[in-house]
Amino acid sequence: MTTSITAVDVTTVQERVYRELRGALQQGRLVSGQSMTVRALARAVGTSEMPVREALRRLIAEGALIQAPNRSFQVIPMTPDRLVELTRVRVALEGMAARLATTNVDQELIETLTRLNAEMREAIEPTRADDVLRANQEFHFTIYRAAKSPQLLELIDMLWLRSGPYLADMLRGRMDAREIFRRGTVVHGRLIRAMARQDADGVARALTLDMERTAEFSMKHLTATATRPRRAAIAA
Amino acid sequence: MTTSITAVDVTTVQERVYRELRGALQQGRLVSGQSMTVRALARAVGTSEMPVREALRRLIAEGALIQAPNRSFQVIPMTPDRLVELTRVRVALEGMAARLATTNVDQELIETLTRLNAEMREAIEPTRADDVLRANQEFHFTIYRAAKSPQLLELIDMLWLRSGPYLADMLRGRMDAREIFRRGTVVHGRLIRAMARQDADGVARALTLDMERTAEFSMKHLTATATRPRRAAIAA
DNA sequence: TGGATCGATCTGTGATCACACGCAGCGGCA
DNA sequence: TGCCGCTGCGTGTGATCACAGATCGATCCA
Repeated sequence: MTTSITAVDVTTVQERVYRELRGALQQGRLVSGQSMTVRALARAVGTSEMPVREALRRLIAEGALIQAPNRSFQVIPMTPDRLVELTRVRVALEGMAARLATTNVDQELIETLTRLNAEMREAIEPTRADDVLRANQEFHFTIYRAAKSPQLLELIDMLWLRSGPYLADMLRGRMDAREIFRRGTVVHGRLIRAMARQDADGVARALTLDMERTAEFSMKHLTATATRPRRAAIAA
Repeated sequence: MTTSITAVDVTTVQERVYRELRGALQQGRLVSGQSMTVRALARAVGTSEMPVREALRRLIAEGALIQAPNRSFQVIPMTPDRLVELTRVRVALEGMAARLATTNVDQELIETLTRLNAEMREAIEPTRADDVLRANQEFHFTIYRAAKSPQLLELIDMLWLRSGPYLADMLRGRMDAREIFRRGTVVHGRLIRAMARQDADGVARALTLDMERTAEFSMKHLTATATRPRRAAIAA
């Protein structure tokens, strides 16, 4: 489903905890700024503290979590500055990946993208937030995988993990976020057509537009809810 | 000295081990492909296994190490494909950082860069490899820090950690690598002048040239020593 | 004498225990 | 009655122990 950063052949407990937390972050079940403790997570997943610690350490290294000084672990809070930076880097890297992908276009890729975009469109109106986000992510990563550059894919994956929690939380909170995703599917269509004719510039242009629109909307939402403290339940 | 990715206020043992391993990687004391065990490292640094495991987990998450299936940890071996990918991404990100830095130029920055470039030049002829690499890295990161973008800096830092071990090892192994660094100092001079007149294009151009020359040389070295097995002593 | 098999050892992984420390809540003192 | 200090408690961190499995070497048999 999602791309794995450092795959381990045998499925270990630490790996399972890591994926669980990662999924929770991507689906917005762990919101920006939320804190958690090692012991609570260990109890929640039914293991000892050790695998949890290693999983948290990985997520910290990937920039998805931070460790407050002598305090518990928490999801990195999103700030306007951070959003600007993330968007800037993402535009560069994802644009590069999309350009590379145009050299590896085949019929199956176009069909997959078309199908995923349709799935996303159909999930918007009923506001099935999880499905929208999943289809959107799968759409983008289908392109990035087609770039056939593991290093690049890994970095992009890391950046999505950093902005994912906030994005997911935002989609849940605001009904008008649907408008952004609806317009996203239109841009996606333009992207697919550019991809079909292997138009690197066109693909990059559509992708950039997609990202910057989302970022612009996120920024408005972010400044509107800037100081609102969040305290969600620890669900894992 | 070097930029830290995820700083923790209180210096913990795990943090110390992490920095030690990181330094060993950057200085080439741990060469590409070398394997290590948790217990051996723990003995070497005089601690228990636990801090070592967490430090290794971090480095794996950062893409500096990998874990062979059911085997020990090892430094990711450099391959031609990997080198091409890393260079491509680095050109994009470091170029972006350098462009951003041109908007934050001041007299101190120019002086620092000039000094570091001189230090590097003076360390080449006596082949003080460590000093050359340190000055070179400090030169580059002085620029990247001036971009004032933590996210960008963090990613660049990660990429240097991935290519550092191989670079350091190469400089040690080949005397003619000095020629590359000597030419590098010339390009650095051009870069400094472009930086002084806030010429973003000029800075990016010089930087790209610097990186691609090094990559080209590395590629020759890599294909020449492709299948040579390395087995260095575990020094930590 | 050569090859196959068995076992000892080493390795990563997970669990449990011990400890220092920060924080909050309660009680004592002025 | 209000303020200050102390003491549990929870928390992250590190050490130690237990276990499964893979690897490599030695020994034994044909």
